[in-house]
Amino acid sequence: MTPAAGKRERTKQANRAAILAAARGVFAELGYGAATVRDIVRRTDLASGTFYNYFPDKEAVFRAIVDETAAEALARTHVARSRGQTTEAFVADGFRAYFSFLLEDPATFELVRRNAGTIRAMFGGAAIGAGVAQLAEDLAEGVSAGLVPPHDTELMASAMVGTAFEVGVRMVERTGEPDVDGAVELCAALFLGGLDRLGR
Amino acid sequence: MTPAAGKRERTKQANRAAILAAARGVFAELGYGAATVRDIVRRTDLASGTFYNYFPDKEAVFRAIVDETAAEALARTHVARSRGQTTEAFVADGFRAYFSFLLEDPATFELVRRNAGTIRAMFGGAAIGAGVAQLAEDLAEGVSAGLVPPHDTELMASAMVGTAFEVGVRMVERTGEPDVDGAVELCAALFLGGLDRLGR
DNA sequence: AGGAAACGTGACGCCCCCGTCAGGCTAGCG
DNA sequence: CGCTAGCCTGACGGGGGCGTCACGTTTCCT
Repeated sequence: MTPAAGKRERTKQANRAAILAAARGVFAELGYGAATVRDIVRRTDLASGTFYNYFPDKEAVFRAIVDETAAEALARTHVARSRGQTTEAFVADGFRAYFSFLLEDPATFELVRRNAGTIRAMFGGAAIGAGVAQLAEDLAEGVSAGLVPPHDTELMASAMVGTAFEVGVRMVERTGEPDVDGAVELCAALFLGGLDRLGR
Repeated sequence: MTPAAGKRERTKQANRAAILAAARGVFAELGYGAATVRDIVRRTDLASGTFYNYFPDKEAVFRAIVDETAAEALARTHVARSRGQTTEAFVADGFRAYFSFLLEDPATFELVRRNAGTIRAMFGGAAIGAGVAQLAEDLAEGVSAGLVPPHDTELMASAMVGTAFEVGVRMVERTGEPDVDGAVELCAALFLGGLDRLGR
């Protein structure tokens, strides 16, 4: 990190980063279950033994990657949402932040898409759960602020997360330039209309 | 199938069924990637060699299972939707059928939840895609019939599928008796409100 | 400069999986 | 009843992953 760190330290950072990067690719392509430590090491200039100087096994790398990624995604959508002063902005900006994230970092998206089941099984509620929980909290705050009609915030959060994920996949899979605005518009309209109806 | 079939034939059906059942459990628990043919066989009274009289490899079993399951789920939700005469019924009945299916067959649900990423990677658009495609068609028909306002039916279908999946997971994970009605109500309100807003 | 500690290396032993196949058992037929 | 074809069996060779460790190299400190 510090630019003038000793060579020792710099190599360590580089190796760790190389392993994480390689692992991302492997997990995204093969899926966590089928991936092996060797698959990861092979995408690296390192020897197999070196891997174990950095992580005890493949689960540890996976956890490190997921932790990193979840923190990033969480922070982004949360910040985006908290800026909104109106219900419209609250909903639309959250979706926009998420979709932008997807497009900026397709490798991560692929990783999550491929391993969502494993992540759920391994973190059981945390990680994906954290995203939902965070959103549920944001929704609850929205309710207090009068931006959002009262309802089951937890289920609502699940609905939003599920929608965002699936629509995001679709958006990316479509040929041609991804239509973020179209996706945001649809999702926003959906939930604004839905919240409205739930308020009655 | 025919009750008075020869013993030879009956054993064959039984073995095939045993392998499929065991495989469901293994894939649900370990995930497709980490599962091995031996894991499957071990949950069976059969010898390892016997497996290969029925399926060439684990991918083949997996495909058989997914095909079966997808056809079932597809038929169910489609039938449920096509009975609806009003927009309300169209939307609510679809969700209800799906949630009921989840609760009736938790093992299958677990299987899908754990391996959604693999299914997507392996069938790439078919299977899960088929569900979305079918729904998109149903929606398009709804548009023709004036039940549903015109919009991007494909993205809309994705949103509904994503919502159903994620809300379903949440519903099942909650402690106590699963509240199907609550989930259906929320999803239905959401999409009815959303469709309404999109219509404007 | 010189020595020690830290780290990279890749071969090694152990384990398990894969798909096959020769041998044994039995259902079904004449 | 006896024979044959078809299925079940489990051992087997080949392959490959796992985590370790003794050795060589490099960095850093004095």
